[in-house]
Amino acid sequence: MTINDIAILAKVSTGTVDRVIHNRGGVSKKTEKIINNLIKKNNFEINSVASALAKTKEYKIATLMPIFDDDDMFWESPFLGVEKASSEIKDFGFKIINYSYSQTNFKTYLDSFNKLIDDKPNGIILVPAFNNKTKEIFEKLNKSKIPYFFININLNGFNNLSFIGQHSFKSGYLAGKLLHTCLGKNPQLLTVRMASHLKNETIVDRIKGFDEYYLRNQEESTSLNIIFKSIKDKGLIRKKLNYTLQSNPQIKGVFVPSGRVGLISNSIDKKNLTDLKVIGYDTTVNNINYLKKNKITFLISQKSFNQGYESVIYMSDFLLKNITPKKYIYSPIEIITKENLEFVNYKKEYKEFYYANTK
Amino acid sequence: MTINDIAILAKVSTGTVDRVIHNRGGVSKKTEKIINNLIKKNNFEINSVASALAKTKEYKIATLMPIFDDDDMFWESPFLGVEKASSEIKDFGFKIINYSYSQTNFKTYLDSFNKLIDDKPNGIILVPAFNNKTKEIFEKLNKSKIPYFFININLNGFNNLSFIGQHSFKSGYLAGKLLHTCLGKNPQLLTVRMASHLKNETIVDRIKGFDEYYLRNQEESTSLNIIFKSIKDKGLIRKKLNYTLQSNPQIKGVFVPSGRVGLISNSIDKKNLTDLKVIGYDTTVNNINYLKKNKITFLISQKSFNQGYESVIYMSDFLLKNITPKKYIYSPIEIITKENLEFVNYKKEYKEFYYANTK
DNA sequence: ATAAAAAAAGTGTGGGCACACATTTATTCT
DNA sequence: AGAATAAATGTGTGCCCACACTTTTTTTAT
Repeated sequence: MTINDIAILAKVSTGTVDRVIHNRGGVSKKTEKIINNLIKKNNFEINSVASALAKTKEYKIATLMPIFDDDDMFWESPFLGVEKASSEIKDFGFKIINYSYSQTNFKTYLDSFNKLIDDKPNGIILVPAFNNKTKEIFEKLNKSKIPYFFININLNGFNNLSFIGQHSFKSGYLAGKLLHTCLGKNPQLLTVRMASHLKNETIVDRIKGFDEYYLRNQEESTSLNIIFKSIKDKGLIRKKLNYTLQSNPQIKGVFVPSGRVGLISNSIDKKNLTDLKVIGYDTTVNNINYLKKNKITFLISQKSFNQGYESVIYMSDFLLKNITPKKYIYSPIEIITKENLEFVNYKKEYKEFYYANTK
Repeated sequence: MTINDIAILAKVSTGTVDRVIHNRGGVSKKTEKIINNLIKKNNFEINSVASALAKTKEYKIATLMPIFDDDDMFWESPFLGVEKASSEIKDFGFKIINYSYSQTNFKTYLDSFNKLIDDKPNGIILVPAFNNKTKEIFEKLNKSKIPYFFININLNGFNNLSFIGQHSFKSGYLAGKLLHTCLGKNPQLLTVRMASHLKNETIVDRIKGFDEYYLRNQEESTSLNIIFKSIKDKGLIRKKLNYTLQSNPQIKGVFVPSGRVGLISNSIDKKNLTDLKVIGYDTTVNNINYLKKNKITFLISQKSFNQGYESVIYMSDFLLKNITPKKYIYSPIEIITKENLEFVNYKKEYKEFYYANTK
C-alpha cells in the first residue's frame, strides 16, 4: 500500500492524497472523505523511510547540559544518550547541537543559553539551572515559541513541554522503605548532606520522601543529621562521621541523598561500617567502586543515559510526527546492588555492552 | 556527504563507490584504496534512510514463543516487545511472522517449528522448549543455515547466535542477598517450588544461585523446602504453607523461584505473613497485585518486554548491517518493590506509558 | 453570459542509494 | 597483433514520498 495505490483507488492524483494525509487543505470535502475512508479501510500508513528521504526540511535540536570533568562525570551519561539518539535520527533530517555550562558559574549558563537561542533550533533539551535571572531568559525563550524539555532537573512554573527525569520524592521514599525493610522496626538513622544541597530541589525532595516514608509507616524512628560545609576537607568529614557513629552505636542505616555517597561511605572506618546499611544515589565510577567493596549497600539509579537518549527521541517524534509527550516522563527508580550491577548499562559505550563487534 | 560526492572526489562513478562500500568486488585495488581513504577522511556513512528505501530485498523474521492466555499472561510481554520492534522496522523492509506453541503440549511446539522453517525466514527468534526430539528439529534448522536467537530460556549446546535473557543463577544469588540484607545473620528460610519446576533449567539455576549466596556469605542458614505437586489444589497449598510457618515461627524469609509467588503469598494467612519477607519473580498482573498489598516484598523482573523488542532489533541489525551481537545478552535483574513499581513499564501499551496522545 | 478569482486537482522533480545492465579498459591466448 | 576473455568501471531506473508549480474545474462578480 502506497500513496499511489490509494490515489488510484480514489481516482485522484497522488498530490491530492498527499494533501489529505498532511492536512494541507485545498481538497473538496467529498474527495477528502473518500480518501480518508480508503486509508482506514486499507490501514495505510505513510512509509516513514520514503517520507524522511523526501523531506527537505532540516530540524535542529539543541541541548544544554552541565559540563563533565574528572571531578564529576555524572553528566557524561545523559550526554552519551543524546549522542546515541543523535546518530540514530541523523538520516531523518535531524541535527543535534550541544551546549554546555558550569553548574558553579551561572554566567556560563546564561551565555550558552543565549547562544543557543540565537541559533534558532526547532527544539531544546536542557538541564535547567535556577537563579534570579532565570525568569528573564525563559521569557526570551517563550517568545521564540521553541518547544523545550527539562531533563534530570525540574523547575516548576515554566512552559516546558515535558520533564524527563526521576520523581525525587518517591525515590527518597523508596530509600526509606529499603532501609526500613533491612533494619526492622524503630531504626536509628543517619542522614548526611552537603551544605550546597540545602537549596537543591532534587535533593530536598529526596529527603522529604525519605522522611515521609517513616512518618507514614513507622511508629518511631530516630534520625541524626550531618551537614558538611564543603567536600574539600576530607579529614574533617572522616573525623566527624566516625565520631558520630561511635557515639551512637545504635545507628544502623545511613542515607546520603546525593551522588556523594561514595565519598561518605569511604570515610567511615571499617569497624564502624560493619552492619551499617548505606544507601545513596547515582552509578558513578566512584560509587560503583565502593558498591563492589561492600561499602555501599544500595545505589539508586535514575538511568541518566536514557534521559538523554529519550529526550531526543521524544523531541524528534514531536517535531516530525506531531506526537505530544506527557508532561512528566519519569525515569525508573532503579535499585542497584553489588549483585545486579553488572547487568545495568552504566558504561560509556552502549555498543560495547551489546555487540560483539561493530565491524 | 553522499555516495555521489565520494565518487566525484575519487573520479569514478557512483557504481564503483557502491561496490567498495558493500564489498561487491570487481574493483581494482588501487581505486578501492582511494575510495576507502576518502570515506575515512570525510567520515562518510551510508544514508540508512535512502539505503532502506532503495533496497528491494525483503527480510522475514520469524518468532516462536509460548502462547499466553488468562491463566498465564507472562508471554504477552515479550510478544508486545516484538510487536513494537516490528512496527519500527517495517519500513526498512522487515516482515515479522509470529508462531506460538503451548508449553504443556510438545507437539504444538514441533508443529509450529516445522511450519516456521518451511516458511524460510531470514532469521528466527525463539523461546526454546526441550525434550528428546529437540535435537532432531534443530538439526533441520542448522541445515537451513538460518541464524537464530534464544530468548528468555536458554539451552546449551546449540548453534544459536545469541541468548537474550536473564542470568538465572545470578538472579537467584541476588534474591539470596536481598533476604540476607533484610534478615540479618543466620536467617531461617523457606523455599517454595512446584513439582514441574524440578526439571526447569531456569528455576533450577535460580535456586542454585540462591543457595550459593548463603554458601559463600553466611556462616549458617537454615532452610526448609516445600514442593507442591500441582497448583490445582489451592486448599492444600494454603494448609501446608500455614502449617509449616506456624510450626517454624523462626522462618522470616520466603523464596519463590518462579512467577507463582503471587499464589504463594496469597495463600499465607495474615498472622503468619507479618514480618515475613517474600521474594519472587515476574511482574505479572497477579504478582503486582500482591506486591501492592504488601504480601510480596520484592519482585525480580527480567524486562521480558525488552527481550522481545531487543531480539528483533538485534536480528535486524545482524541481517541488515552485519553487526554480530554478543553470544550472551543479559537482561537486567530488576528489583521491584511497591515503591518503584509505578516507574517500571510493565504495562501493555508502551505508547500509553510515554505519550499524551498519539493523535 | 463572460471574465476574474478561488478552489480543486494534476504533474514532475529530487532526495540518496541499490542493483541490474551496458560499456570500456586491461589481460590472456594463439 | 588481433581476437577472446576477464576485469574494471559507467549508466539508468526505481524505491516512495514531499513539495513547488501547473492545469483544470468551480464559484463569484459584473
